[in-house]
Amino acid sequence: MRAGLSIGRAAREAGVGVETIRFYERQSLVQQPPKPDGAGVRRYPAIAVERIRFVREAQELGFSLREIKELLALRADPAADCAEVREQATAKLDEVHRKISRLQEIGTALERLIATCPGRGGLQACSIMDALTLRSGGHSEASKTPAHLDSKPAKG
Amino acid sequence: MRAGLSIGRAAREAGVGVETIRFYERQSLVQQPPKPDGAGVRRYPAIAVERIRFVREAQELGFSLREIKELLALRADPAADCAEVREQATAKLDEVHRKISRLQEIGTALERLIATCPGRGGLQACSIMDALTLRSGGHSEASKTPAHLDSKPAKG
DNA sequence: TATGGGTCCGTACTATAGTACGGAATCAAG
DNA sequence: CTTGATTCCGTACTATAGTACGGACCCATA
Repeated sequence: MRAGLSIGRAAREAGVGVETIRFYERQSLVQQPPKPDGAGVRRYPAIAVERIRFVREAQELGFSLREIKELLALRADPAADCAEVREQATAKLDEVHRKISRLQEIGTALERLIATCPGRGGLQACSIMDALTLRSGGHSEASKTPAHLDSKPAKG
Repeated sequence: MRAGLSIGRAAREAGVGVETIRFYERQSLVQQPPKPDGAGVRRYPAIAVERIRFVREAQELGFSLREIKELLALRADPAADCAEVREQATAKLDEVHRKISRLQEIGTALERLIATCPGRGGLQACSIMDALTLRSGGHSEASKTPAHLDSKPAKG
């Protein structure tokens, strides 16, 4: 066995599918290793597997592939400063906090709906359907031509 | 002005773009109204705007368009029971809770990383990069051919 | 009636993150 | 050397939720 792993082996080591590695290569997230010395198939060095793991770990932390590419570029830059990475991580943390808040709002709204829903009988009594249909009120009023929106469509 | 709104007007009333309405129509989320009596353009009745709002409200609550289609089908079914809707909402609430948990894990991990990162200097000292590169350890050990994985790839 | 905006409709494209396919070449084992 | 599994490579397709485009047509207004 020559140095390095087959793509299938590398995939198993990194915990991804073969097609995923190829996809990452197409996206320039990981480098495609050469076929050593006239061989027909490529050999993946340990560092390639490491890199794929880096991508996965970063994904676990909520980074998109685009962001991961930036992190990798940073990592390859000898002049890169830790502050830049920290900034990225902090921005991502903010994003995570925002998402949590939004989901908590959604959860609260759903809870309220579920609590008032009778849970049986026709939909005419279903508070959930009501809420979806009637919220942010004024749909029938709105159809009564609010006048300030009527005369001219303003912007194209 | 004939009964109903132009698509542009309907879009504004519903708070979406014209193309979004067309998209919803293609997806059978909302019905395409007829062109009244030989007219060249369609007229959107208030109920169509209501339906688009329904879609938007449900999206706000985290339902996908596919799920919203199911809710709409339910709504159109005279035999539909409130329990079905409640079940959908409850399942969605569970999903929301799971997402929040996951995001909280991610947030905690990011916080730990940020806390230990020096915040300046080269990346060799950056704990964030370290964590991404080295977590779920054993990548170098794994490349040492664990033997139980080596002989036969098991399944095709 | 001319003009400019709105609408119609099909098709194609965006972004995200892969997954699947098919045929040829290659590799490892018997 | 044959067989069966992998690999290679390009292309196409999945799902999600739209957005954009181009030419033709329609409609209201000056």
